[in-house]
Amino acid sequence: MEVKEHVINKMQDTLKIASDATRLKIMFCLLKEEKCVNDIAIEINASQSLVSHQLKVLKDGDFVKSRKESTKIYYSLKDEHVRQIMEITLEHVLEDEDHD
Amino acid sequence: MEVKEHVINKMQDTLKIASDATRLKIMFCLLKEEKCVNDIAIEINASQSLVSHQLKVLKDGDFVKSRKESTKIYYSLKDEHVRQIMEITLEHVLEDEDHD
DNA sequence: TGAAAATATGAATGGATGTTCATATAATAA
DNA sequence: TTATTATATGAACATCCATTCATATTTTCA
Repeated sequence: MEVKEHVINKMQDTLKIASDATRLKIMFCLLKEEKCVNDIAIEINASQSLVSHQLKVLKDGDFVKSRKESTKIYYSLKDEHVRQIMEITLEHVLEDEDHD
Repeated sequence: MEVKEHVINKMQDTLKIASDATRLKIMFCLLKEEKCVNDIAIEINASQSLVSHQLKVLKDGDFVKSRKESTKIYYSLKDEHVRQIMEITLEHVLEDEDHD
């Protein structure tokens, strides 16, 4: 195979992180601006615990970064790749909207 | 939220299909040309059954299409979006190669 | 018709993972 | 210091899913 095993595995890991509705919601939530945990929880209508857990997954996977300001912790999308993955997947899904 | 729930869910479905090492291997295998089930199995070193199962997942998710020729069934990538998702994820992974 | 080749399918299983609940930690304000 | 706000964490549970094994289906060829 042209693509090495560990590269495939990293691709798997990256895509696995993206392939969850809660995490996608969080990412769309952070598309325009940084937000703190509670605000995200309210905006996507999920528990604080769930959002915190998934933010950890997103951060470990380098999808988001965080910034501390007194008691609040602001999260934001990490780089352009994350946006690109979201964009292309969104395109793909929207184009298929009509035929199914 | 700006993005509707069912769009998020479809994005989740799409990404979930892509986020598996076996399926990624199959897709890389089909990047240049169509191939039949057994050849794929040999090339990625997986059982015929596993490849067949995962090809079904890929086909149901519109990632691949198939063409029958006597007893053999040739599979190929369905459209450009699939290639794009692979490309961008690959880029993302390769760029991170050094710093971890 | 019967054997062989290619693919699909269904059940079973083991492992991964999303969510909840309760609780811990950390920082600020009174 | 105590109470409150914001976030993180760990255990438990239920569900999902990738893989294997055995077998079925389909087509071709002898």
